[in-house]
Amino acid sequence: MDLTNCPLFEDVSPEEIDQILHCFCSNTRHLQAGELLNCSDIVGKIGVLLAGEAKIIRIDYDGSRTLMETLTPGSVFGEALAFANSPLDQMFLECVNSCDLIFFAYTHFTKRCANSCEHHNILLQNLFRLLSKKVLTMASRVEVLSHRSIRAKLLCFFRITAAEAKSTRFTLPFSITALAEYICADRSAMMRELKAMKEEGLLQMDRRQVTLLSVGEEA
Amino acid sequence: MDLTNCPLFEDVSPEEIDQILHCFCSNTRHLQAGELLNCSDIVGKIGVLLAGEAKIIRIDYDGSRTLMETLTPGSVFGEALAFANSPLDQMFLECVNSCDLIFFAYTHFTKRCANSCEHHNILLQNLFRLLSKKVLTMASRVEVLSHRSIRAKLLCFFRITAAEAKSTRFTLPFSITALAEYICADRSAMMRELKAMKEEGLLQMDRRQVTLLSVGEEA
DNA sequence: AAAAATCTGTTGCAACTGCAACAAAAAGAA
DNA sequence: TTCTTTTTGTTGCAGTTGCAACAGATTTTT
Repeated sequence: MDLTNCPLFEDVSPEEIDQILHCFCSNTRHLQAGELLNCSDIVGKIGVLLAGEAKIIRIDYDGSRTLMETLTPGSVFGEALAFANSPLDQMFLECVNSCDLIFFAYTHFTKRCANSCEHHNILLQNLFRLLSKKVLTMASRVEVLSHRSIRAKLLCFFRITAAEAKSTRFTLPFSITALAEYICADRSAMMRELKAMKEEGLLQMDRRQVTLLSVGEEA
Repeated sequence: MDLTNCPLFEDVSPEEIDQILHCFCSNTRHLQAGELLNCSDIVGKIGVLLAGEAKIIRIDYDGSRTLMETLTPGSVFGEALAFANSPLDQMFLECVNSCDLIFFAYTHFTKRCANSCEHHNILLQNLFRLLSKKVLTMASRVEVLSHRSIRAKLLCFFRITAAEAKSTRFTLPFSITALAEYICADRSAMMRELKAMKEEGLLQMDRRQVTLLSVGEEA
């Protein structure tokens, strides 16, 4: 129940947050571990994960799952910040464990309120910052996915991660199984490719610890 | 040379635009048809295409090209609105024909100026709207690319396009060759798949005119 | 501590995809 | 109109990938 360390409310005092919760028609929900929330049910809203851990995933016609993002307490989500407009019914919020959520109507952020409170400007700026970050995150994802082979996707992802870590040695931000979902490839095929890459001396890997060895060769 | 119909300057009068051009340190450039502009040369800037036609593409190590977006007069581009932070040197603006461009420092938009002019707020809101749109565009792209097979990618793209057109009959927004670049697949392999899909009665296609026939089956 | 559920690692095989190399059609330029 | 360039359409072939089906290692739950 702590919104003070949510990036959406950065630079907003706890008193103002209380004020906002009244001003904006917000509502909270509690979901059980494993429960799914269809994103078409939260159109026009911005959600914040207050407690627990959740994922945004896509499950399409043939049942294949794609991990869109992982949410931790304070994470902000919603269609403008996350998913396409078209097949919202394929998007789900999946609770890893027991979760508390709060929702706000999107329009409260973009439109000035009648009393033109000062914190509206701050909120707008915060939302702006979140959006910029989101664009960069998605651009990275597109970059990874735009490669044609599993190997090229992996190398691209590893290079980006290494650049963020400012080191050729880094820890994967999620499990190997989730990595396969992230690069949208078959897990076993990815394992096979990872093995080959290790044997060719491109990288070392001990569980989630990765060390890139020869960076910058062919893709 | 007309910024009035650029979405970045929506709701800003021509007089104010003139003022802004002075206030913001802007500079213009002219590029020839076919000329490439490396995006690492325009870090921290927001560009607007004033005249001509251009593309944002990525060319990576092995020389394969990926179409990131197409720019028409009034289009706004720049790293926050377009491409990832990491390998900027792989990103290029490619002029289809002779182009005029104008660049602004990014910070002018996000930071309030000393005289806190009113139009700064409007610009911020405009940039916000552009960002939201960009997130949605990229989410669509991720959605398309997250499918594993060429067929699934095509169907996903066609469904999204059909949804936008509110009809199962629509015209491709770019050439078939560009479509292959968009879905990050080999062109000939894509042609082969399109042919198979036509034969299976999934769709009709006359050049860029597409008609989806059986929507909602398996992917 | 034992049992259940995940995650990691492997393999054979069929199917799909990328590559290379053409030919024909269409669009632009001279 | 003719020439040139770009786009579209095809095919064989080799290599990669997805699928299915396991087995062992970890982690979580009971």
